[in-house]
Amino acid sequence: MTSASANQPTIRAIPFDRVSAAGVATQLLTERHRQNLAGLATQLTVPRRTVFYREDTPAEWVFMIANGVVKSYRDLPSGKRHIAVFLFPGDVFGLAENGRFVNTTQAVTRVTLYRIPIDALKDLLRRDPDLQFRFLCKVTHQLREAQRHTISVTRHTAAGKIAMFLKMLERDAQWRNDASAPRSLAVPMTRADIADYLGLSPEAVSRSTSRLVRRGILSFPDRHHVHILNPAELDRLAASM
Amino acid sequence: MTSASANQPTIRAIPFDRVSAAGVATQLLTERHRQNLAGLATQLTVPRRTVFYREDTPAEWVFMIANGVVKSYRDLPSGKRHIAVFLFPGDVFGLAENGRFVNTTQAVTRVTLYRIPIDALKDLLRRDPDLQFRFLCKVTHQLREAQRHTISVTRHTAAGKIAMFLKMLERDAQWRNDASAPRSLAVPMTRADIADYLGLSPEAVSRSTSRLVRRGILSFPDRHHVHILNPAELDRLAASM
DNA sequence: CGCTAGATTGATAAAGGTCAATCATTGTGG
DNA sequence: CCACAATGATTGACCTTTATCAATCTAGCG
Repeated sequence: MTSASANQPTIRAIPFDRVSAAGVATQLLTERHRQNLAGLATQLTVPRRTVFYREDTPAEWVFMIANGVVKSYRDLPSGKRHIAVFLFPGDVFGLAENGRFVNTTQAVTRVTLYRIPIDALKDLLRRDPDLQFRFLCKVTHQLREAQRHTISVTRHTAAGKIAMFLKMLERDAQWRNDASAPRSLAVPMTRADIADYLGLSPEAVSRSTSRLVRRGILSFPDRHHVHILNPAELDRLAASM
Repeated sequence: MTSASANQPTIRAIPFDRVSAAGVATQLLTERHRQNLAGLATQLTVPRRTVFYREDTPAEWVFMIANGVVKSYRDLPSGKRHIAVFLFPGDVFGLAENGRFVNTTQAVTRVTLYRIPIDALKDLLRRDPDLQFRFLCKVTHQLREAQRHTISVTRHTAAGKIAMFLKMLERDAQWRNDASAPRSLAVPMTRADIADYLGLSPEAVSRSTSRLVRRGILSFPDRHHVHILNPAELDRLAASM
């Protein structure tokens, strides 16, 4: 807590070109970058369910997550909710279009984050091309993740979607060097959130997870933690179809 | 053709913060930017089906489309093909991860594009923060499009997916100031491509388009052109569910 | 003018959405 | 500290929709 670096903004992503350990995201910022960002940022800690902003409102800030999980979603005309992405520590959100936020964002857990005025960030990026390049890497990385997400929801079996969802959680846990991963994962979001993320009904999520438990592939110590008992079979499900 | 600007790289996107006409993408580059990029670029024209690069190969270039349509896809373990995105004039592709291309890209039509060595582009971006910022806007914009794509494939009815696909084509045609849009659209890709993009079987694409034709919402002068006879009903389909 | 890739249409079976009821868990107030 | 309320999760029955397999048709191209 007294260490400066523990309390400064962080970005994690797989770099554009540097060859790091296969598929492992790394901290993209130097100490200097983090200090510059910290100078602009306000650190906030908020309880779960806090809404950071709503879609189509004027965009004034960019956020960087230090701790906790955020969901970014849109409510569709049909009344359904589509979760575009779950955001984790090291992720950036609030990048706008035409000066307005595109999605609504809400805390899934208690969240600690850095809030930076968008104009100040823009100025800093223009003055520091190297820092800006790292942001470019980050957004590119989020684009890849979005494409992977699309592949998940294109799967035609609910089990395949859930397998890909769990692999996403696993990837994230490993990036955070979570010691218990990949055997044990935290699942902070509700079943309904997972359904909205995967384009399933909550019932289908329930049924599929139950079936995976019955088949001995997963177990749930409680609703927000999962043990992966048979990783090979889970991989097979994620890959097949 | 003799005009310099007609033969220089272009990027189209909805800017980060500038307030342009609602939802209209604009040319992001100044004349100077375009000249700088043109200095680094090789202009190529290739026939349809040309593969620009394959997934997981070392990334050496970035491409900017001047004319034509490109598909970016991955072949999944199941043997199915997932098209991540269709790319149009003004789009950039080839942004890598860990020094390797993520998807395979192939020309859907005859394509004219600019090919830029990735190192040269990186140097230019570091020297020109303003240009880099425009690339950041572009990638952010592509991230939005990817999220919209995910919403399309989350739709549970084939008709809804196809309606959203057509609205994507419409958006693109309008950005290119295509005079015939939105009443008449070019559909350069095959039915199988559309199926791979939307997560449907080719048969389902056929059946749904046939039904939309029978209902008087669409008509197909030929397989690669569509008339939108009832835009209101198409919007309703795209929105519902 | 024939060949071949692409597109369409038909029949069948599997999977998830929906509606409805029950169960569990978390949180609150007495 | 306990009881109850409210939200979230699960399970069941039924129905709609699309994937799949197979056959036929069309159009572009040599």
